[in-house]
Amino acid sequence: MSTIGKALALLDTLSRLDKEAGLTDIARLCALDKATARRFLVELEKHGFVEQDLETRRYRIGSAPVRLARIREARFPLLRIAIPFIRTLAESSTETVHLSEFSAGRLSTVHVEDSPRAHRITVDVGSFLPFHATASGLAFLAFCPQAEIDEALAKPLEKFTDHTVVDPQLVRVMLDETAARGFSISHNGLEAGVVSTAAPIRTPNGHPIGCVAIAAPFSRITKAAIHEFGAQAAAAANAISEKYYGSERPMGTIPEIRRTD
Amino acid sequence: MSTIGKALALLDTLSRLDKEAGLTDIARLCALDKATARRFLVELEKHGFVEQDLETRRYRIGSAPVRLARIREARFPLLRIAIPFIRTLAESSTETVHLSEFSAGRLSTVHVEDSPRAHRITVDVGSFLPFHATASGLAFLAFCPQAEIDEALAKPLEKFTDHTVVDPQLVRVMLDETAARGFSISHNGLEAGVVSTAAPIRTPNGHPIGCVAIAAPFSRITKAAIHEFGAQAAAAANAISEKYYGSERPMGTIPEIRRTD
DNA sequence: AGCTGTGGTTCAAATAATGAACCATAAGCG
DNA sequence: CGCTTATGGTTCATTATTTGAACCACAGCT
Repeated sequence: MSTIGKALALLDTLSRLDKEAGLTDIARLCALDKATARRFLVELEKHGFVEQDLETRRYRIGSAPVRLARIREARFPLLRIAIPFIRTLAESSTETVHLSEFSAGRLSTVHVEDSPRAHRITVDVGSFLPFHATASGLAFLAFCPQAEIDEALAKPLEKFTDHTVVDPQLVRVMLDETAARGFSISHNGLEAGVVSTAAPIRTPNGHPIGCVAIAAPFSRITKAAIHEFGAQAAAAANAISEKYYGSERPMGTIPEIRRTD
Repeated sequence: MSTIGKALALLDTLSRLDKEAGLTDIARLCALDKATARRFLVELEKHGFVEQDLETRRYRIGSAPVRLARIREARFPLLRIAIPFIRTLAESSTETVHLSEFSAGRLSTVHVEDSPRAHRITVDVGSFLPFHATASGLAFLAFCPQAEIDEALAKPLEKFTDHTVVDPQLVRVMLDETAARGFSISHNGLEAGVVSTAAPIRTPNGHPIGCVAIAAPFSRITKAAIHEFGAQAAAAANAISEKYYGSERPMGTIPEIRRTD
């Protein structure tokens, strides 16, 4: 693997830790030599991607990504556009609504509007959403070209709960249903007791870039309500797609796109 | 230079471009071979730090920094803490107030609250603030250890306007004044017709991490008003420092700190 | 004292980065 | 139409960088 790749993987590892980490831990987690890890950290620090607490000598994510993120957002303001829709959806559904974005081969949570109810689902910003085990993942994949679906399902699928579907063939059935409906539904895929529905935000040529999802406790949700939420998520996702990419060809087609209707 | 450093420098260059850039331009701007630039871009793209527009083949900042920035902010929420203060200051002063953060050896703008007035100063988020030519830069440097001041003033100082002070000795005088007052004042340092005042946000041991600055058109500002704004900026910066780092030792001292009184 | 854990450094050996020359394609033009 | 000049992208022998076992220095503990 390239040096750059390893350094960025270190950054990724560091970002997924709950707390600041010491040199030895970082080296071990990244399967790097201590000397190598240190050189990477020093180099990343020079550019502001990590910073070292001078007292504890531990490392954390620096402020350079903040600057880059701001520039990215200024030029490509998905969040600014999406948040009002997410918020509206959270208010009307009174359930937790979250927005995810595809990045570096994975779907990660970029914004969450919590349900106002005491009994609610919580989703962490920054958390990853496995393709086969979350409504967001299914919604994303269902609208991807076949090649990407094959690639995602070629790897072994992790079983997060008793109900996680790990058979690629069954996942494909769910993808077909999702493509047909326009939104996905996931029962207890990642965590027990949670039901979610999601719909993809897509480029003008139909390729997904992220998802809008609604998550609710299984105990209080009827089948009809799930479908209603799904339809609302799809409407919001489409509205975001349209606003994000301008009004040029709201929804085009790419050859491989999956459609049933 | 290390490969990682070169790749991150490429990312930095890309971030400072106004628009998306092609391979040849990027290679030229970074003084890299086309093949090398391409390998870097591919590697950065794998990790989501850049993305390529599939139609124009041009590259832009990707969404990975957005994820990292969110995590950084979640754990280290300077902005969340600072924004209310900045906003209050913008309202009370009716001038443009901005917040900068030190990162990768430079001071960059991370938040701006615009003046409600029609005639106002505009500051771009993401823009860099030279140490010798802006109120923020002076305020930051004035509270740095002597070694860092020497380092910053060792390089040639760029002349942005007719009034930019580029003589290191004169800059040192301004730093002494700033340290004595607790806030800096800059007249026409970066742009003509602008007067700014700034104060540093500091760690508990006194080291600056960023600045709060107020910028106003020279034409409508009296000397008394500038000093009043400066005092307000200093109060806001101290309040942010205190809230950001908890209430432990609101303002300590480091041996090398500059004091005139 | 000695032990064990940190963070951090060194330098010969191993490996990955480099870039001149290359291809393919597209646009501009006499 | 063919020629020129751009572009993005690729190859592979040469070269420079990365690598990691062994090494300090220090701190806390028994």
